[in-house]
Amino acid sequence: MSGGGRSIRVLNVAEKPSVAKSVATILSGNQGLRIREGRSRYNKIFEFNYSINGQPSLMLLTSVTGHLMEVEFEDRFRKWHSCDPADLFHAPVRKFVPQDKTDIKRTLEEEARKCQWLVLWLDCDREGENIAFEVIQVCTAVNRHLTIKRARFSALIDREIHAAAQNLVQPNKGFADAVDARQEIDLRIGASFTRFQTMLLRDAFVIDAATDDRNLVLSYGPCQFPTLGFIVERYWEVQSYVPEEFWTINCSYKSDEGFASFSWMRGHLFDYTCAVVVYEMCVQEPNATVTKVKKQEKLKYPPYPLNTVELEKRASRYFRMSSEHTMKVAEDLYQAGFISYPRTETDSFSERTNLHAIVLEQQGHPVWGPYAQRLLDPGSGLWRNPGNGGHDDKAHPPIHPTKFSAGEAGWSQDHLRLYELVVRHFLACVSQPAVGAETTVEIDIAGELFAASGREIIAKNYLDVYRFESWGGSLIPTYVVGQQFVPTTLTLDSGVTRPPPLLSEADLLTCMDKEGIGTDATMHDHIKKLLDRFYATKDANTRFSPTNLGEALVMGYDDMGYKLWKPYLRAVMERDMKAVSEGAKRKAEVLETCLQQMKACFLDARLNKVKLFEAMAIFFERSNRSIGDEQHTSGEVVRPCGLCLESDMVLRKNRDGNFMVGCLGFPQCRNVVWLPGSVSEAVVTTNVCNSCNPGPVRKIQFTFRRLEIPLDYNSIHLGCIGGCDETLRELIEICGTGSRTSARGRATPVVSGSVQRSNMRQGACIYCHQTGHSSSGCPSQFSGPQSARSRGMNGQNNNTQSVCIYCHQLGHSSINCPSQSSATQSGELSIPCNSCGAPCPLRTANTANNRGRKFYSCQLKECNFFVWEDSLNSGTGGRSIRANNTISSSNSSRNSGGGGTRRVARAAPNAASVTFVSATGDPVSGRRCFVCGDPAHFANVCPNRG
DNA sequence: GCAAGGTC
Repeated sequence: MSGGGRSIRVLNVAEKPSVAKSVATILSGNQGLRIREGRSRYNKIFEFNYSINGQPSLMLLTSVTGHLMEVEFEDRFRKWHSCDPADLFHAPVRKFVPQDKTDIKRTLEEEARKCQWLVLWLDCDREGENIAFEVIQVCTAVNRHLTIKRARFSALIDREIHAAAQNLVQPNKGFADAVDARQEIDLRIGASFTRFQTMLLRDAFVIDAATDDRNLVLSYGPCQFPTLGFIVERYWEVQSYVPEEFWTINCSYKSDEGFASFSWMRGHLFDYTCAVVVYEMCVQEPNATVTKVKKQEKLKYPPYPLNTVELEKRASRYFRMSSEHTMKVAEDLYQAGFISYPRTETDSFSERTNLHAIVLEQQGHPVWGPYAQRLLDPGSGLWRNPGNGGHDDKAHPPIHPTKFSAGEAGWSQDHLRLYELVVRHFLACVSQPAVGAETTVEIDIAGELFAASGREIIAKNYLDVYRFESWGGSLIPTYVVGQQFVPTTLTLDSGVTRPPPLLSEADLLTCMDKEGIGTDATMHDHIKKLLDRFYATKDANTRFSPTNLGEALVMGYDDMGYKLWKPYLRAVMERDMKAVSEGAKRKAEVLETCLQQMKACFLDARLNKVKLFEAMAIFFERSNRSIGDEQHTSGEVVRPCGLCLESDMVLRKNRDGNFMVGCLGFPQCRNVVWLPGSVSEAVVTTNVCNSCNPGPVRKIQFTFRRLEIPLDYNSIHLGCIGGCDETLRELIEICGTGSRTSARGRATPVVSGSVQRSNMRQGACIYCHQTGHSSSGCPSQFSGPQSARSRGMNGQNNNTQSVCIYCHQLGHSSINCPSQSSATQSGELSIPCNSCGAPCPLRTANTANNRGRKFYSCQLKECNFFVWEDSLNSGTGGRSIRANNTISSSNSSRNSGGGGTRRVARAAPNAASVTFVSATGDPVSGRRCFVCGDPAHFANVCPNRG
């Protein structure tokens, strides 16, 4: 059937086959819907008649499968040794349809030729908009007269889809541009750093990863490295953790009515003497008086509707499934029609979703069917409209069951589990919260307050079906205000603080989600990549540790002062992408700025590669294979170095095959002359230049690649690198140098002596933007950034700094950027440290919860004294910072854990746990001072208290 | 042999 009459042919393209099918079914009302094959076996073509704003149309609806195109370097830059990795920041890239997508491209071309309109039904996000423009490019290449329209829809439901078809808009170039920029930046950064660090380190060390070293790729990526950074950072936190002993008073009371355990409302004290003094007061007057009884109803709410990250986190927590495996299983269930689309950010249901129908389907299940029935019974009062998690990707609903199953023949245990999780989660979402009655009792013993609480679950509600969650609690006896009793036990107990645990897979996903690393569809890929690259390992409890290789790489960059392993770079990129999508910045502008900074960062990292070597050397043996590092191979002497005046400069060839003349004093002296990239051979001769100083400067016989130099230059040339050689200088201008400068010669050749002065095309210093000196010799750069890692090495030899990657300003290193600081220092106000006596400057917090709040913190790195200014004023005093300490509940020996020397020095013997038993023991006789052990006095008057 | 993003 053809359009006929005034009917037009409209080519509609969706992002994936499933959406094409849904849209076709909805628009056609399932009437007269025809399906035919396209060139690709996955992407069918649906045909039906439809009227767009009264315009009769023959609709052809097909799909792509995600991106139709890829970005790659032009062929001559694709081989690893084809160019200096630094050139990849400017090497030409192209966007093309890869081989495995050509069948889809052909379908689009064939259909587009016969159509008048092209309507884009891609997902309504930035990537979708970019794919839309890929489709436009392919279709308009064969039919320039196409009218282009964009359908905007937020859910695959009738009203939305019809409304989208009747209100077609124009595609948004800003969104697509943002993705183009992101793709190009990711490619350039990833490829350059990956090639650089792989070629630098792989052959230089014996890396005992479970693969052939030669095949090992030490990849760098703007998502994988911050993910590794999260793991390493927590690992370092655990490694450097110093356990600290604390003291607490516990009290219990057992009567005919039952048992209650009271805990000290001060929590715990790190000062043994203080704890003992208070404890003695309690022991002397052990009578407890009930001061407060509070009863209240507490609700425990069901989770929000399920999105991808939550699905991955919960499957990891409940079943210990890896996020990657979870997504594979979820994809299977989705393909077979049992669950909805598994890659979604959305955690709230549209009002128009028929939630009852989804529950209805589950009524027949032998295990949770009865619960589904209760939900649908209005008399049960169990139903509740689901909560709104606040995220909506406007493309997909939360993950929910779409077809009933009591288990299928081909399902593995994990398919069963995941389907069960999706169903139970959905049923929980539409259920009432659990209801509990909580009782809190406070007692006073000698002026010290203690509290006990109990909980009784009144209605389990959603917990009946969501077996993965529980709500613990026990009952306590009834107390009344004013009631008095003598505790059954009153103990002074010690414990030690413990480090936070290593990151679990769920923790890692939380970090990534919070910092915007990856997308819901790719986060599991980044985690898997770390395992595949031998950067990290996962233990049986799904906890991640870095491998030596992962730790060494992060340590190396950290020692350089670069936070390439932190999420900030991605965050800055994301902000720029947003600016492009909103039209606030142009794509070209963002690309240029970002790549320029990253290139400066790359060059600087390369200058500081000794840091990477040092970090690797901590963990790995040096290899006797060729080390592949141009600074470590010796060469023939060309001249004495005019910069350090100590060492000779020698001719060398780096791994990329490019020639340079570098100072043997590296890394102390970084003087180097890069030679034209077109040199194929260079030999030092005995011929000495008559004019260049300091001499003697021996001339070099160059052979240039004929095709890479202009015709009027000889391919053989006896040249001088001292600065007098016009020909050499011209060829550097024309061809660029082989390394550290782009082919267009825009970056900074690092030259010395008269070459430096005579080379008018020399780029500006990357630090101060002046000409006349090399970047590595910039006078503004001699106070280097310090290591950010608390257990890190010192910052020797770190005398470089570049444009700050965060605020784009000069004058400070990235790690000292005020925009990134967790706190800013104000004025000269300071107080002496309570702990060590050093000054504690007044600072202003910049964290989410305490922004603007003032605090003092000790300036000594080793000392962690910290106090809020307002708590000082209110007299509550200071304490040491301890992040995420968890408290051991068991008693322990005073000397365990190795922490808290200050307290150990004052410790009394055998004081690990002091017990007063009111029913049997004599509370006074046999007692002695807990500080010095003297029975003649109590600790509060002990002369040895210090 | 390199990234991250779609999706099959």
